[in-house]
Amino acid sequence: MTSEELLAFLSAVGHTQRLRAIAGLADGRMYVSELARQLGMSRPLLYMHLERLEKAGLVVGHLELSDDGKALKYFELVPFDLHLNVQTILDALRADEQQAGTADGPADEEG
Amino acid sequence: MTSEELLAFLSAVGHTQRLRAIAGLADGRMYVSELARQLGMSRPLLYMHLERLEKAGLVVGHLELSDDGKALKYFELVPFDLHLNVQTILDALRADEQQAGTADGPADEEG
DNA sequence: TGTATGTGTCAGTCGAATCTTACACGTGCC
DNA sequence: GGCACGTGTAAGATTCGACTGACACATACA
Repeated sequence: MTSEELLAFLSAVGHTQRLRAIAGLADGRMYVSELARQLGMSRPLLYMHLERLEKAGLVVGHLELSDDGKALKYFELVPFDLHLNVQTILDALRADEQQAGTADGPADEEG
Repeated sequence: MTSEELLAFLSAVGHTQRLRAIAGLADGRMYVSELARQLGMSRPLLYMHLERLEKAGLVVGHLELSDDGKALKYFELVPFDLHLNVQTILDALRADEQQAGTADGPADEEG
């Protein structure tokens, strides 16, 4: 895990609304408008947060057609368990140097 | 751990400069100007980042007098190991409700 | 007295992230 | 057609964080 990936992850989780969005999806998948109502925030705002969470790999979303023909964008949690300590940070920074050295190399990293 | 504490922790770690500051302190304690030179950033900037890390409980700093009489602000890492998963987030949000209910209650929380 | 080292703090700039509001477009139903 | 419900997106205001540069103050030393 590079520091870039680590930072994406941390800054994705490190926000009140996104914390609540994750909690809202803990019970199971939900579509955007539904979740927006439950959390009491505007749909475009939640949309933005969910996009950010998806980029960081915390959730996945996919379009789905309901029985009555509506397009629903369902999001669900991706299981994650990051152990955040000094070693994790040192490893991430070390991974950056590795990547800088093997810019064309294949993807073969532990984790 | 309340969500406020969790967010303080995550947003503290979730920044490039602070990641580097933590890594810089991994070898041992260091005073601000010294670390600023090593990281190649301005002292007021590093100062700000260290204050933020201290507020989140990741580092501690204390003033110390060197042999030649200078006041040096030494910072050192506080060991930490946060397991970041969905349950951690749910627990934090649940802790908020607990706190809201017992605003005058004593401090007695697991963790 | 002047220089070099440190701390602590503040005003102000700047850019990114957040958030609101509004729009276009699609379906099913009365 | 008009209404209710969804998605996707974009313009604009605003808030927030990061960062620079400068200041006051202390010590030691030549």
